[in-house]
Amino acid sequence: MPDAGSQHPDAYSDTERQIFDAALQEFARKGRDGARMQAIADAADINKAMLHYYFRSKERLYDEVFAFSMRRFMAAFGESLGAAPTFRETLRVFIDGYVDFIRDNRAVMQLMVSENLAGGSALGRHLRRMQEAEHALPPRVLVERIEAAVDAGEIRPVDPHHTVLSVISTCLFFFVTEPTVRVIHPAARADWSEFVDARKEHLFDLIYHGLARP
Amino acid sequence: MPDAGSQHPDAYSDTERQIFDAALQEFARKGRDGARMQAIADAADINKAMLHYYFRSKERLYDEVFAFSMRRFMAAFGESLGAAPTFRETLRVFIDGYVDFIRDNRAVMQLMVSENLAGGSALGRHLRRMQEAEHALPPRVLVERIEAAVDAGEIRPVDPHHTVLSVISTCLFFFVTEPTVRVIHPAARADWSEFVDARKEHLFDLIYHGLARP
DNA sequence: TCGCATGTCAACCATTTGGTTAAAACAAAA
DNA sequence: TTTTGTTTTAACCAAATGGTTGACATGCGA
Repeated sequence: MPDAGSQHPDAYSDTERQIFDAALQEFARKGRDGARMQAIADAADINKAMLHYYFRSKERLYDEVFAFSMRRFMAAFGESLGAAPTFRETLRVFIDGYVDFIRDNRAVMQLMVSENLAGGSALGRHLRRMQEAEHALPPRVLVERIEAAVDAGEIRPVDPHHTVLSVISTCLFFFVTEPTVRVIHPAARADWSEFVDARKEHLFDLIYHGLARP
Repeated sequence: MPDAGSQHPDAYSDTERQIFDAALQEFARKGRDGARMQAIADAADINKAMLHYYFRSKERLYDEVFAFSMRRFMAAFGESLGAAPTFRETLRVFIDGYVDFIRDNRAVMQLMVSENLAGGSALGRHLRRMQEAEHALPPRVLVERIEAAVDAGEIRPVDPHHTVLSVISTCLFFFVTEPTVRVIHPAARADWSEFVDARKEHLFDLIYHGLARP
């Protein structure tokens, strides 16, 4: 499973990478405030002082991890969207690529969710900055594909914004609640990876039929 | 908006209720570890010592808040599911009721998500206990309705477990990521409540067409 | 070899955090 | 009024937490 776009900022040294990974994991699980610097240091197998040597403070460390993760998360939209002839194929490819991305980068998504739970102040700041810089956010590309498919009469006339939100919801939510899903869903408990693949099928089937012309 | 099932355990005094509410809010936003006892005390407008007078420790407070919230959350499935003649109506009523429940109890859902992010150890414990006691978890009722609708030929032959998970995903996820949605989605920014209602329509439309026979 | 920049660490510090205590209000029965 | 039990509070404490420091290592060009 090769990464599209590296896991860490390019200029990082080995130590910085270790710290970054450990911090991402810890922030993703415990949230900005719940995370413990000592826990990050332990997971990165370095002295706590190193954290402050490389990333001044907890706040700065969080900011760096969050900013990079958000760029990565946003970039995933475009990367998951190949050039397919039909909308049907476009949807299939997107679900496949996007779900794979989350499977390989669960912590990134957890961090995004965690920020939302906490009120999303950092998130709002970064989003607005992105919006100003690029004039529109990445999910836009998906919105446009759906608009085009509607215009071409390939699918029913649906609200593209709502539809995109629904697609993302279904692709992400079962990862968010993975522990619950593992307990409740027999198939997920037995083999998570297989379950994820089955879920791709189901999602495509459900959403495609939900959009297709009668 | 009347509550089906009270917001707090019945036997609570006024002070306990204040504490419970404040704790739920704080735990929902910051997570089990990120939450601060002082912040809960401040929000409940009481002395910090009262927290320990009524709920011994942070751990016990969290357990009590979590256990009650989870029962409430699970009960919402059944409560949102009226007795409708067709599956079409059943789906409509469920989405409507369930989304309303989350709108009125966002913190409860946030707490569930937060637990999942953190690994869901408390969640797993409680779920398993419920499973043993009741032989099946509440989402079961929805699964059964879908199975019945499939058997009756009212909808396409879909996997009911996957379908339920998809319905729940779409009903919950936009609440989970409300801060993000508010920034990205123009309509949500303007009037959230109206957006939620529009979303109910969209979700019903998308999912019903996704399930209906061609 | 020396000097200097970069990394690394144990020990330390100030503040915050969960939690306790002993005394004071308060209320209702005796 | 006295007594008895509950509720509330300010002051306090030990441990944990984010953050600092000064010494020590390591590599490398001069």
